Amino acid sequence: MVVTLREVAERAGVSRSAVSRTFTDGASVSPRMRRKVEKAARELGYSPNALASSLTTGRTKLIGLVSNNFHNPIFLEVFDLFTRGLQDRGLRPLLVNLSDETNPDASVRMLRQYSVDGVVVASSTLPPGFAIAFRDAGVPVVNAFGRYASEPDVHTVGIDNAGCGRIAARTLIARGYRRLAFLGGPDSATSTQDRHAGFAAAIASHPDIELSVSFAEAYSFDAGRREMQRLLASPPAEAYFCGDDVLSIGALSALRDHGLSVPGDVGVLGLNDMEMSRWEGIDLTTIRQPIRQIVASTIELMVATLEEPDRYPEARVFPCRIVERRTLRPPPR
Amino acid sequence: MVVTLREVAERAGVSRSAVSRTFTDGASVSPRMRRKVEKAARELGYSPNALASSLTTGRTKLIGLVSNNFHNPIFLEVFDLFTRGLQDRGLRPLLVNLSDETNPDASVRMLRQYSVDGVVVASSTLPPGFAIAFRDAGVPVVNAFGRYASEPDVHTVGIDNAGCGRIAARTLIARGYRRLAFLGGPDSATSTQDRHAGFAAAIASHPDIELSVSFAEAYSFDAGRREMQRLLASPPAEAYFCGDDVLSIGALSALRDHGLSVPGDVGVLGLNDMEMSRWEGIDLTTIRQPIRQIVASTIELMVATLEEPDRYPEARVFPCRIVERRTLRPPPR
DNA sequence: GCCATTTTTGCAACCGGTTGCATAAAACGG
DNA sequence: CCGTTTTATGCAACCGGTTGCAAAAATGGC
Repeated sequence: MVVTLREVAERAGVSRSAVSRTFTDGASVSPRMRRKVEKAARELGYSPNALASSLTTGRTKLIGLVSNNFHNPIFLEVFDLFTRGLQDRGLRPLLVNLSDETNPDASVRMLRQYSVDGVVVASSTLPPGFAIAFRDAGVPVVNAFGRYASEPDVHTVGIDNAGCGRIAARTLIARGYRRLAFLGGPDSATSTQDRHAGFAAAIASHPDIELSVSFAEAYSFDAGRREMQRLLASPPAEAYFCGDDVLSIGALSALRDHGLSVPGDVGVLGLNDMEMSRWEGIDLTTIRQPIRQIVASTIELMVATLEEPDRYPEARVFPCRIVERRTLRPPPR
Repeated sequence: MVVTLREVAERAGVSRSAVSRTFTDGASVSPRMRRKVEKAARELGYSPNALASSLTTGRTKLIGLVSNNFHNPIFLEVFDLFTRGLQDRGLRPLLVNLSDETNPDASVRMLRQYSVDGVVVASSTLPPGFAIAFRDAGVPVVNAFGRYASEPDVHTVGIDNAGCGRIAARTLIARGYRRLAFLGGPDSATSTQDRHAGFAAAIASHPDIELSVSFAEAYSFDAGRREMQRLLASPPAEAYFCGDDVLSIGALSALRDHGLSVPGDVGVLGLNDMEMSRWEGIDLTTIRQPIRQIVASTIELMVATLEEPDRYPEARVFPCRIVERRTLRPPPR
């Protein structure tokens, strides 16, 4: 069925090594030999078996792309960017859905069975134990959308979540809001923790500002909506900083159902700037996370790490900025 | 670095075959031997190399998951369902993004290099040539969200697109709309063609109903919005059947920007029922595509085809139904 | 045209497993 | 307890490639 190197060698009347060499670049092959082999290969429709060659070379060009974030629309864009970026470099993403996985060992074992060259952890909600487990297993790892640290355990690319929290606080305060609230994602997610910490810290220096805090169960529309519904049993805050756009949109839905107008009665500020946030009827004011750059940088760091596995873990941070739409009132003049 | 079968064999003091056998089920191993080997394996942290074994067994348990649909949010759910479903059966999805690929041969070659056991084509917009090219290369293929045919070229799982078109036409007519429009996705997509054909056919029997037709460049918000903006240079139709939800939402955005109220001035009917369609502020009336069942059935068919590659190509069709929300006026009583 | 150097080629071993076959060990029957 | 049947194990070849090494061929210098 499938044509192998040996058959090409026979048809071309050369050794198997010669065939192998014409298909590995950098190997020493004369032009005449190359022509002969390529002709035979073309006639037989041969293409080398990447997995077989990985046995000797030790590289599969397979990259585990692991995530647990399959309900946040921003991740569709993330997957798009990752798959294209990896493909462009001849790498192949093996997609791993860890949505209901709690045991890092099982995942490590699985990815090792497939001899992935490296692992990209694309999630801010996966416990850090996963990335560390991959590292400990000797697999190059880059954590995209992970927690910033000056001395990270593994390579990390993302935003300064605490910084975003501070930006959010400053923005809301500048708009004249006084009773603020943080509506985070799952409080186990490092991104939530840091956004909260930054937000709270910036508020702490303003004694006149009130802060209330709550957490949704997930970064999802339903979780945001449910949590806001719960909060609306008591009088709402003046403005909410939500840990994520999709959460914000869920919260907006609950607010409006409750007869509150946005931004008239309540302000909402999101984080991410996913595609839907600019949809008419949503128009969410949000903090933009530069995912294109984050993904590009993650891939670049992955490639560098494949070449130099013992590279010292590095954290790359990208700046975020406010995207003004229609869920916060304008600054008073 | 990585521990191999040979080292386990040495430590357990047995042959390599013995170790191999304890890890392949169905092989003949005595309980005593099994204990010895498992102990050694545990101590060394051994786990078998799936790729190496694929060389002799001929199965990699790798499934190519190919799509070009990374801007339609419904596909995030599709990927979630596929990855989980495949993982549950011990299969691994190799994600392939064919967004800007036009040459099936290149894709076939790539997937053959990785010796995937099968390919799931998850797209209604990928030219049929891709699925056929995989089949011709001897790779089991199932096309999810593909075109229904009584004698399909490859296994196909999806909905009856023409039937959906008819449902749409009947619904709009029953609501008293007279000047109807079809706003499809790319007219090269079979799904668009069939939805259009069904819609047009059902209208043909009503001489009093007008139909106008146009196509967006992609199944995306921007494409839908742009196309509707273009259409609004002339007076709009009374109701639009859009080939997809995300397209509908783009169209809604343009309609509202243009000062038209929905469903007061214009009705809009979508197709898919993606998560955002029920978001407050959108509330799209749409035809629900049962993607959960489609994905489950696709995986089941894939597994069956792996076992019996020469199985006669089969088409599975799932019924769709209207989900009533707020973008069509109610039926007159 | 001859010798030294460089480039090209083939041989054979190897990567990490699996498996058919032959033999050794265990189980069974009487 | 021995002969027969069944089960367990090891040997060696193989899956589809790669690569170090040595021999062969080509190139260059004089």
